Amino acid sequence: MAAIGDVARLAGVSKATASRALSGRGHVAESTRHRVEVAAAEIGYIASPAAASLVTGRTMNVGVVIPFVNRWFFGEVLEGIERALLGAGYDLTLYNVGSAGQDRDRVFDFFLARKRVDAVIAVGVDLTERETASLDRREKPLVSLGGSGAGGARLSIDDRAAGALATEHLLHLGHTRIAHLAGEGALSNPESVHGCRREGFLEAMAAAGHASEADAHIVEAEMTMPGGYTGALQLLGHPGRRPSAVFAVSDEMAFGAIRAAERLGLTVPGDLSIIGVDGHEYAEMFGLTTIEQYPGAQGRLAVDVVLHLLGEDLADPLPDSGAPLPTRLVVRSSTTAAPR
Amino acid sequence: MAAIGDVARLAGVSKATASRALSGRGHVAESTRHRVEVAAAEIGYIASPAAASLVTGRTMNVGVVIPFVNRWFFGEVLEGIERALLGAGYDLTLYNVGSAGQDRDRVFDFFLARKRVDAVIAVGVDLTERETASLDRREKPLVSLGGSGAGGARLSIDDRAAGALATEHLLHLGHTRIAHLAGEGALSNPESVHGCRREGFLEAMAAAGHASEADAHIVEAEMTMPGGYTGALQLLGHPGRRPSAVFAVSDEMAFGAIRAAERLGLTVPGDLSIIGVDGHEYAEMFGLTTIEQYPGAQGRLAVDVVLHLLGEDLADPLPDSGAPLPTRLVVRSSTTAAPR
DNA sequence: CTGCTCGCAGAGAGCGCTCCCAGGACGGGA
DNA sequence: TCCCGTCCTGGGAGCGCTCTCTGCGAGCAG
Repeated sequence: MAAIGDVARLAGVSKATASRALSGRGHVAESTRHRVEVAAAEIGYIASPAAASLVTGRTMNVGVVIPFVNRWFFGEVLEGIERALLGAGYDLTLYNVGSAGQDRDRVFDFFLARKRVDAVIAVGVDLTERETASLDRREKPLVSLGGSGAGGARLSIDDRAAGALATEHLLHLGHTRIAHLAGEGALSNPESVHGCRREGFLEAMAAAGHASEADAHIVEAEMTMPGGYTGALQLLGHPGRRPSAVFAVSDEMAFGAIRAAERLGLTVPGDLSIIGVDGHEYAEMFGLTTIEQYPGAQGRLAVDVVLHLLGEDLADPLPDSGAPLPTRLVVRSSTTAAPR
Repeated sequence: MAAIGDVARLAGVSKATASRALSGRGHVAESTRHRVEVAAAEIGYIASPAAASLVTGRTMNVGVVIPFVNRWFFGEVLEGIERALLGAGYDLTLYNVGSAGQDRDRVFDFFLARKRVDAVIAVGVDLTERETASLDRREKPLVSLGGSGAGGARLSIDDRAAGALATEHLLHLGHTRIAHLAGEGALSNPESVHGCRREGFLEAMAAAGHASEADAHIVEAEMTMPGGYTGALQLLGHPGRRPSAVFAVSDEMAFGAIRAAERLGLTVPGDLSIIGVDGHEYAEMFGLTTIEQYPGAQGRLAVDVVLHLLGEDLADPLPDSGAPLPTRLVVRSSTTAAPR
């Protein structure tokens, strides 16, 4: 209802001055600014972002493309992103896009290509060339966190190293028959997050001289607790060749594996050592040894990068990009020395 | 870059006609529409939502206020909302707002009050009067799903009935010493979701003549798996007066309780029956008896209501509002007859 | 033939803001 | 005294779209 013209009239200044006073851009005398602010408060003035966008070309809005909301890692990242964007005065527009499909095309072609967002953060999405090109053409900064695909700034942990580190932890404990609960598509898509972790597993096993063991002990399953549960049942179902340790590609799968082991009457870690990746909120309760990553911090970092690309001045400078994000091995009670 | 004027020129029509052809509003001859569409595709025309918003006053954007993304119920609701909004051509702006605090005020006063969203969906938020009034003043439709607070359309299951139903299930099985794992603030805020479920528990216990049992067996904890775990340890820690059944206010807490029971050497359901509420994705894996609700469908319904309030024509008419949303008791292997 | 309706297209205003440019006031150095 | 720089403010164009109003030609009843 109330427009900036009304504020200006009430304050006895021009629209231009009112705009300057309210937005903080340009020189305005302190007394004038105060008068304008009082006038604005008095009539309950609310700026129209649409009008501002129209002339500035900026929407103060960042699009976030994410395949799941309800998986711990993604939820944490999303929360981190949200908080950081809110703090910087940006809105977050959510696009929950799974694997390829018409929904996905619709998001990229219709929603993101439109001028609703200033930039895009893609979390755990394997972007196609067509998708990055589309954003590139619109000159929209792109930051991707995890997931593969060229173009834009890339942020991720070293998934290969994480897979190797987890495996080495088990090897150091004397395990040789180590199984891997992989994510779906780990084999067919080696560039993906779970593909890389699988490679790390294989490398570490090969380096220790257990390459042949490794190949036989990989099962792919959905990266959820039930996925880990059924995958583990498969892995542990043959009493003769049962592994003594399992490296699960995510903590949620590891939880399922713990439960599956117990269901089979195996004790953890007595009969079976289990390690995961993520640093899940529930890991402590399960006593799970894991490679922690910090999804909330990763989300906040992605926002820092995006703001930087948008030319916002940041309080703290960006850490050197290119370097993989930090991880940390946290040993709990789910892993122990191999039985002899 | 390319504006609608360029499209119009290329197609040999006026801006007005090009706008009509592209937006589908108003009469345009089929041949003309086609010519405009070809022209638009040729120069890669992309409409500016900001300009459209400026004149129509509609942003095609709905704000969603939600306290958690990483709790199953909320994640599911969010996914349901997202999908439905996307299908209707709306964007979803996410505000992840926890309990009261300056962040929360900022969202309501700055973000939501601004003209960025056409409507607001609040999920599981206990809105203050000030907050609803603020939206009301801006004439923004408000739909709230779960959570308390006056104003706007309200959608929710009958939480009191759900609590009673879960308790009655245990009573029918012959349990009398039934404990309740409640959510934080269930006692102090009886209007809240977990407050209502607690009341339902007490009512059912009182009706069965076990009121005194009930009072002594309520523990409040965070509505997460670790919360349920520690809460259950507390409940089960006194061997003398150990309950034979537990009603957990959410499935996630029930999972934690199952784990706690096993940790204490109790079998479920042999020594302890456990029931939850939610219909969590993992309930089947845990064999958990639960009162299912359908958060994804709830989210979609909230969107239907919002679109209706925004005057969009809906394919299916709204079900009669005011009626509580559906729930269903699903019996699995975590509950059985009380030991005698 | 007249007068009306109806389908379609064009002209142009105007949504609310920002920003460029111009100009006034004031002060200090030449 | 004059000129120039600095600080502040106002005028006004214009961002890209939608929508109302108007006009025109075709079809049709009287």
